[in-house]
Amino acid sequence: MNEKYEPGKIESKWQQRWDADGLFRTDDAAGGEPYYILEMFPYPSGKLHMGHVRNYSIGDVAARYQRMNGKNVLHPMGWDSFGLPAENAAIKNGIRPDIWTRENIAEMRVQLKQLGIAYDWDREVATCLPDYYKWTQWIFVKFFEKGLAYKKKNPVNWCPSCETVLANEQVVDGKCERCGTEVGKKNLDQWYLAITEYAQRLLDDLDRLTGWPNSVKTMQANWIGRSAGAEVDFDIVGSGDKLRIFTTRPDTLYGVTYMVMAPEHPFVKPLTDGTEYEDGVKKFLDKLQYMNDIDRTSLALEKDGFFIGRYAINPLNGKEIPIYIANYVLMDYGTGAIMAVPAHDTRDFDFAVKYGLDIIPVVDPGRDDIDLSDLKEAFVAEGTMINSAQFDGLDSAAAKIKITEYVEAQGFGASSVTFRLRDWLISRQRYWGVPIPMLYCETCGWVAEREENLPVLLPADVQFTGKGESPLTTSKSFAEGGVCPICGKPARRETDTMDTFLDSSWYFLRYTDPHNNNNIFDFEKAKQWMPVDKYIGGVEHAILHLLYARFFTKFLFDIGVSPVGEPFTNLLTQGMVLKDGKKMSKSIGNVVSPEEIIGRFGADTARLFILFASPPEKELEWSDAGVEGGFRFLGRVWRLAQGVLEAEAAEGVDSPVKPANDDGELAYAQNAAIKKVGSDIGERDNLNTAISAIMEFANAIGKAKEAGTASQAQLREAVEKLTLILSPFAPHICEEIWEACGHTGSVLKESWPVYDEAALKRDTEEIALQINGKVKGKITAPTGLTAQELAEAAAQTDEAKALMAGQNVVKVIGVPGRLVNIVVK
RNA sequence: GCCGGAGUGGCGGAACAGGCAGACGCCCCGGACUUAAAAUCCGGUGAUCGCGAGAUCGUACCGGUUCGACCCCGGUCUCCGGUACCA
Repeated sequence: MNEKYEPGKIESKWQQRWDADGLFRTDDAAGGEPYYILEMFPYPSGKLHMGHVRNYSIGDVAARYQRMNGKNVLHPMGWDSFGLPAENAAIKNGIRPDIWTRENIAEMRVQLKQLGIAYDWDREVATCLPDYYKWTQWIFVKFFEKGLAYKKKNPVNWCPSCETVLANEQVVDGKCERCGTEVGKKNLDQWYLAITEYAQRLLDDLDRLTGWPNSVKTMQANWIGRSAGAEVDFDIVGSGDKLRIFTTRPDTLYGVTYMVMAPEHPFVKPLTDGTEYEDGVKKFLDKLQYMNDIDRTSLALEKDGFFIGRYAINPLNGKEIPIYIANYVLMDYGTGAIMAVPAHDTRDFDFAVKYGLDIIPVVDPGRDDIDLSDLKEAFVAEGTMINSAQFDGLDSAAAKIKITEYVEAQGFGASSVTFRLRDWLISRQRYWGVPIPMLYCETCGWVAEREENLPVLLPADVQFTGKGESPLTTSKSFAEGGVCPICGKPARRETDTMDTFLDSSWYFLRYTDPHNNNNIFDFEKAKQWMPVDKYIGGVEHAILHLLYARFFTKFLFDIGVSPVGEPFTNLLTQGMVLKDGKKMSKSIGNVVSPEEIIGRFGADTARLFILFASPPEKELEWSDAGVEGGFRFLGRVWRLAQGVLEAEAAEGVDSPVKPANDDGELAYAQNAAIKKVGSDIGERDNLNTAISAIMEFANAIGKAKEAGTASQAQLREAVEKLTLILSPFAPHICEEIWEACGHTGSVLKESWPVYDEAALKRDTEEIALQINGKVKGKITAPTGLTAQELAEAAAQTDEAKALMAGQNVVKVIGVPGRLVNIVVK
């Protein structure tokens, strides 16, 4: 063992040895219970950032721990390598997206190896490679065959100056990020996946995910947003059409005083064309096009509406009511039209007040503080029905059912369930993505490419002008080179590519059989590993990525391809890495580069600090001083091991098993540490407290060595146990110490140490003495007393007697192992 | 706006099921070693008052439940994530 701890030397040595020995390779046929641990694969942006280091360090601790516990661990890595930044680099610097991406991957792979993460690199996948995206296309074709992929018109952000489609991210305050021009909308024909067909199952199966944080499940449930209610038809006066609305409050049908259609509703134009309202409608639409849905649905939004000169008939009471268009009604939700009940809906109330519309209460709150003839705000809770003809006097909850039944019986409508979740728009007018494997034939319409012709390769002969709809249109050979699979005539290829979220919605399945050229993956292999036992990634993915991955898995299950219906058994959502309270970002200039930290302190220190500074699911505040603390600790471990081994070399291990003055503290510390570190990693995901337990153990070894309260044999054992439980966190230094201890194999092949419960037993313990819940003193009591015995024993002590003197004692409460509370009056 | 989360010493955090608030580490202060410095080792370190023993206060803020609340309940504030074309 070297005198000095020099991470630079030992880390590369062990990384090379691990690589040469194939230590991290997973053998499907190996023994042991399969354990699949996965971190969300990165977008290859160029270099690793601290968020990556955190993510993969968390996963590596769990992977190494499970392996030491005898599991057959699958721990793969790959690249989510399609996306916008590669294309921007192409437009800006003229670099080909594939080359830019490949170089980034190469660099980041080296960095991951420098971190010492135990990945099976033989299973590496990259979503931008044809042997991967072939199967992404295959899945799309399956969706199309099942009728779950369809085309529909939808507006995109369009910059009139750059003449290109913009992502929401590229629109800043309604202006183009590049040129500052006001962004408009352009209606394009786009592909959708019918995720709403799976809405109910995606919602119901959340209950099965007991290993997921409740916060994520709640967010998903709210995102899916199931609402039960009714659809009701209102006749439009002077038109043959009926206006169909969706409401969650059919009980308030008698309180409807106006109707609102989304301005984009298809009825609006025919109802107003050629009337005096036509101009106003147009102006209203123009005003709206710069507003996004977030602002439009904001409760704080100034309600804005326009009367379109038409009336509808309330089917229940025959009343004629005005029809408006307004900014707060969306075409995407429900039927794109609502009945407005200002007395019982907050948004309708605001609107009615602004435009002087009637407010008719139909639910009586039965409260003195609410004056129904002069409402100050909408009353949205339950109550008793009034002004509702034969339904008066009913409870509003009961009326909801009764009125829906009545509406159904009369043929005005039906009960209905609506989801907030919308179908998934997957078309992107981009180059660097998976080509959508569809062809348009003049005779046959939209048809899917034949399976044997997949993958539909991304063409190389495109121009990156940054203009126009999709760059693929600039490749004539691609756009016009298709043949209709049905009739054989020339067909036009779809030139849009897929949302990159599709790529990442099934990669966890491909890892189980990554080199399969004949199938998406082998069913039996997937069955062996799936579902993923622990999935770790940023909490920012709590909704979209995780919902899409669940959706794909369910679809693949339904078509008999996936062995499971849910992909991830346990989910760990990690917090962000901050510097000075803010997210690390180039624009703020507060980025700390992992490269630099590894160069100065080594990977072990980087890993140790990032895991110690905060529990995984919380935000982490970066601290340079804290990193040095981590480095110091590893140096201390190094010297401790060195000191013990040197003393042993000098004196031999012939010292008694236990010296006469052994106080049992070292054995206690050793067993306590093994127990705590195991449960912190295996059960609680609290890696920060696992590390503090290791530090306490190291401190105890140092103390025992200094005080001479442990034998040479005890110290040697303690150092070895310390090395084993530290190894998932700081593997390189532990391999080096393990080798110095005379072992020839890797620590990773050792078994996780077991602890001895007997060594954790003590005869007496310190108990806090409280008066009315305030700590007033301490007593020593034998361990193992019941609450009753403890209270009685405590009351006999001098300390307690002194505290109780002159007091009126009401009762004495004992809490075993903790405290005794004397309640006085 | 809506949905979800967080708020504890100078700092990161701990307290696992309602039971001793501040483990572990950082910073800082003092000491040892050194010609000196670095490194290392030892000790101290929530606030206020007190020479001291000790006392009082203290987990964002206001209120409640309880023998006992960082933890449970009601309300408020601030910050963070998501908000469907960043991934």
